[in-house]
Amino acid sequence: MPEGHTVHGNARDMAGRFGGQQIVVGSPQGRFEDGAALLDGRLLEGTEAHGKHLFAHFGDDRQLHVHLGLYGTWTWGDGVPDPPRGLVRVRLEAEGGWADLRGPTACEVLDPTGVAALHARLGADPLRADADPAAAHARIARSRVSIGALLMQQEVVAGVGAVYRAEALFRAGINPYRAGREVTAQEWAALWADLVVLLRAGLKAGRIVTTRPVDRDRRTGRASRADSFYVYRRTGEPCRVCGTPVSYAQMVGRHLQWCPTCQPR
DNA sequence: GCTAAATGTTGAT
DNA sequence: TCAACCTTTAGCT
Repeated sequence: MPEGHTVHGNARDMAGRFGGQQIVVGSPQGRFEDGAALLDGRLLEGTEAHGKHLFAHFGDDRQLHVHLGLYGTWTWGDGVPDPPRGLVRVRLEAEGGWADLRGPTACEVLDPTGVAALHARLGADPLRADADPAAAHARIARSRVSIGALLMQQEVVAGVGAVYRAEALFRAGINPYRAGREVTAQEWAALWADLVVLLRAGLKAGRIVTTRPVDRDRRTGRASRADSFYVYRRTGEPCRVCGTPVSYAQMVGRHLQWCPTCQPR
C-alpha cells in the first residue's frame, strides 16, 4: 500500500541495491525514453523519500522523481532481469541487480530548482529526521478545515493516506470532522507522535498494522489481515474497543471510517 | 480463477 | 469535474 512508509522502504531498498553504482537506465515501455537518456550510465549517489515522493540522486544537477500514485509498483531482483513483461516505465540495471517501475503517476527528471520546489510544497513527514511538526500544527491551528481533510493534505503532513488517517484519528480518539483549529496543541503532539510510531512500524513490517498486539488476538485467538486495523475498511462492523458499529463517509474523495463512540463529535 | 475496488496524484476538459 | 495511470488485493465463485 503506497502511503509514506512504502516509499521510504523503496528509497532504502534502492540505495541498498544500487547506491554508489553506475546504472543502466532504460524505458522499455517508451514513455520515459527522454528521461532515461538523461540518467543512463550515471552514478546513483543516493536516495531519499519525502512523504509519498521518491528522489534518486544521479549527480548534482539531476534527480529521478517518482510518485507511485494508486497503482505504481517497484519490482526488484538479483542478477540479470527477464525481458520486460507488461508496461515497464523504467528499468534500472547494475551489478546490484535490477529494478522495474510500473504504473507511476509521476516519473520525471528534475533539476535542483524543481527538486527544491517539490520539497518546499511538502509538509512534515513523520519518517524524516528534519520534519517540522510545529509548522504543521501552525497550519492546523488556524484552519477551519476538518482534521480528517488536513491530514490528507500533503503540504501539511506528507506521507499520510487514507489508511493512516483513519487509524491515527481512531487511536487519538479524535472525530475526523473536528476543525483543525479545535485540535489542541496537546492532542496534536500526541497525534504526531503516534504517526511517527505507526509509519515507522509500517516501514519495518512492510505493511500497515495499527492494532496493538493485545487487541489483535482477543476474539479469534489469532492474527489475520482483517485484524490489522481498528476502523479502516470495517464499516458497519463492531468497534474493536466498544462494539459500536463503525461509521463511514467520504472525505476529500476518499473512504473514511471512524467509531462514533470512541471518536465523539 | 475471475471481478471489482483500492493506498493517490496529475493533467485535460 | 473527470479520465488516466494499468497493478495489487480482497472477495467471490
